[in-house]
Amino acid sequence: MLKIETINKIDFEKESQIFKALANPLRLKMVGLLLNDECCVTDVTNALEISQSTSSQHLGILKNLGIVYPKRYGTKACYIVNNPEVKMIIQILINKYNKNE
Amino acid sequence: MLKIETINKIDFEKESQIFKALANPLRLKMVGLLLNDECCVTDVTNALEISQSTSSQHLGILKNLGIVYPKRYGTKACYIVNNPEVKMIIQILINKYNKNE
DNA sequence: TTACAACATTAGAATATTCTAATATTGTTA
DNA sequence: TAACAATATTAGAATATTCTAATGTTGTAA
Repeated sequence: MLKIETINKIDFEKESQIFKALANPLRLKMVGLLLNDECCVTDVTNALEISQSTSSQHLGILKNLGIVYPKRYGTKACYIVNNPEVKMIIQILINKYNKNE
Repeated sequence: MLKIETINKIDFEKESQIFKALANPLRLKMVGLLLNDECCVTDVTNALEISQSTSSQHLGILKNLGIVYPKRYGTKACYIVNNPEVKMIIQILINKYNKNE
């Protein structure tokens, strides 16, 4: 049985923001794509078949919430997931869909 | 290194719905409250200090997504979390905020 | 320095979410 | 059955999200 203090330590306001970031199918795909491999905006744009602006805006949301961060190579911005909790959460999904392997 | 097929098995459209459910501070608190103990609508309403209608509507959203389910006792509806992935996700948050114990 | 490629930003229309207020439904008890 | 308690549902206003289209910024190479 969990103690109420254990639950109440959680900053629900802040954590719900993280879930809001994952609450969009495009952003969730991006997080899957960038989980272990960095990928530049153009490649994300092509992989998800969306516009450059949409891609950049969604990556910006993920960046501002500390879920991904960019490395710069000339004009390129290559993003990768750098949030341990989000990595664990995606791993839960991976396990859910890959049980029988 | 993850294989692309491993990631692509995930139903991002469906899973983003789960995150949308958790993307609201009130609903996230509800999930914390109902993680291991069932609790009726009135008690949720009082615990979160919100209106009965708001409480019922948010619980309805969590119910429709298969995150909580109600047991009926007379006129009472007592909800509890019954989604293993969501339980694991909340556990990640609990661990994050209770590292030094 | 000019031209281009890559990325970021902005404005705004379309859509979705979330609350309040009011009302409906259902089970229990007098 | 009538009254009540508990919960659910509805309508709609306020707010937030998400896309497109256009434009701005920055680094590189001719």
